[in-house]
Amino acid sequence: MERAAKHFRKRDAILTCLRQTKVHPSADWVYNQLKPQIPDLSLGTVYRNLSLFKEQGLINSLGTVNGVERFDGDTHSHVHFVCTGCGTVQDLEGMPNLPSLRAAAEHDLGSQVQGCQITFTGMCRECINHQNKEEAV
Amino acid sequence: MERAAKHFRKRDAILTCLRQTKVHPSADWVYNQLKPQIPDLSLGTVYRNLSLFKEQGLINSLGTVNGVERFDGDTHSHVHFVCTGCGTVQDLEGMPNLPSLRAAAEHDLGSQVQGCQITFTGMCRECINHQNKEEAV
DNA sequence: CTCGTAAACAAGAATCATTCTTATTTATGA
DNA sequence: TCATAAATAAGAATGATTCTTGTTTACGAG
Repeated sequence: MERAAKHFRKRDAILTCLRQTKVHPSADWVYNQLKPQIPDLSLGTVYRNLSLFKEQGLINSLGTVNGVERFDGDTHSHVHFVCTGCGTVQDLEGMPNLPSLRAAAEHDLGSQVQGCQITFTGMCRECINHQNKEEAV
Repeated sequence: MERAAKHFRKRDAILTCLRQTKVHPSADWVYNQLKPQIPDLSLGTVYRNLSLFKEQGLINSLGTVNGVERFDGDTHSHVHFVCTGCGTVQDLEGMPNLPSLRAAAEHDLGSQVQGCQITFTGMCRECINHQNKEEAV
């Protein structure tokens, strides 16, 4: 038998949810996503488990976008593009020189370096289009 | 006579304060720094002007550290190290390959890229020392 | 089986950084 | 002198996040 299947059902669901999506969600997004399947889920549980996963290194935080913290279930080293218009986050794959950048930081700081976060900001194509339409009117 | 010397005194003081420090301060830090010299300064004014400067590109935001937004009066392209223990931020100079990284992002995304933020996280030497002392006890 | 204990949790209160509202002051130009 | 607009203070409102309390659940020892 699975050990404690019911006891950890919510915790597992939160981690699985984060692992399966690419939207780099907020706590609230995860909550709304799972609520239909788990009607007695509470937002506090989502927050508690997300910060637990973060401590354990199972997930990463991207920092806040428009005042809301965003998470990433994909912990392999990669770069993000955040749209300042709609808050969408996308992964940028195949960026060059990440290892050498990190090596340079470690050279300066010794073994203190634990994490690295690289974020480009700007407007996504959709938001640019919306803007142009509005200006045309 | 200086035009509107008194009218913009607070705005100027806030920008000057940010330009002169290297601590990458929060709104609250700026407020407490200026309050002795400008007793009728209000925290709202600091927030309002910081977000104005940010819009105008006069300063940068580093995002939040421990739930508080941090600002940088130095807008030239550089990298940060944030201590997850005490929240201290330091600049990392002379990092290699920043231009090629940005070029790669622009290659992927076109002209959408407006900003780039590179942050390393970890424990600063002081916090590591404190930790070791506590563990020794 | 039946306590005792500890973890996971729901529900809602509390916190606190940030933003908003209102009224006041100041500069400017007709 | 008057009208107008920008800058501001003071404090209220907002909203994401954390904390508190009491309950449920799993599990091991007796």
